[in-house]
Amino acid sequence: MISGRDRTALPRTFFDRPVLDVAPDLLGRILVRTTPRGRMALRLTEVEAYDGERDPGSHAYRGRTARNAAMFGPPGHAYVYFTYGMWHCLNLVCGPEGKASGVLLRAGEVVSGVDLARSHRPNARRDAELAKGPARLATALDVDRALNGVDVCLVETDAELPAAPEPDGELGVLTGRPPGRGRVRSGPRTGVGGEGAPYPWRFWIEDDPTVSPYRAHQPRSRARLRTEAT
DNA sequence: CGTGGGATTTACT
DNA sequence: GTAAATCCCACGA
Repeated sequence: MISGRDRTALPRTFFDRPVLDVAPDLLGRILVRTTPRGRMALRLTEVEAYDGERDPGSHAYRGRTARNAAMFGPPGHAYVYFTYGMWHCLNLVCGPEGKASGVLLRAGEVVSGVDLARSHRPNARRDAELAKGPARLATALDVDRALNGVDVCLVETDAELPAAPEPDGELGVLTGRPPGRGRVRSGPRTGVGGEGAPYPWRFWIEDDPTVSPYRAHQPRSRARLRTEAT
């Protein structure tokens, strides 16, 4: 459940920092998704940092395109991309405008609106699987490209209020309760190969049941399969 | 429990 | 043409 002290909205300055600072700092914080059918809240448990045009694993590595334009925009906005022909993934844009860095939201615990999230993910066996993986997370929260570029910082911080209002927009991020440093782990990013593979820019909360299983990059072309068979 | 293949569009070579 | 920041189901142990 979300208590009053979790509800202060994060200020835009939270995202206007290097992505490698923001990414682990997002763990334990609350993503709020509001749709015409209701509101859901997700405690973030796993994220990955993508560091702009210097990061070979980043969509921005080869410069600006129609798809990645939101990454080049101001921090505190969403970047939603479509992949594998059927899935959406949600990122939060970080750093100074133009640096094109972002945090992929990979997993979380649905702490409010479980029934609504389940209606988007009817095949999920357990609640812990509702948002266990980036495409599952987006599906559970009914996120698609309609949210690409939307502001996630629509509510001003007011530390005097014990329970600040939840975000007015379709997406928002609240303070939540970040885990202690000892509970945060890092390692290589899931499914990222090539030059971007070595960077340990995946961050997760240790022992949390909603964290997705790590999978190394797996080439799947027939040419590569033949190569590996010989 | 683990492994393997199919789905299905977009971006880029 | 082919790989992609993925998921799901079938099948075997």
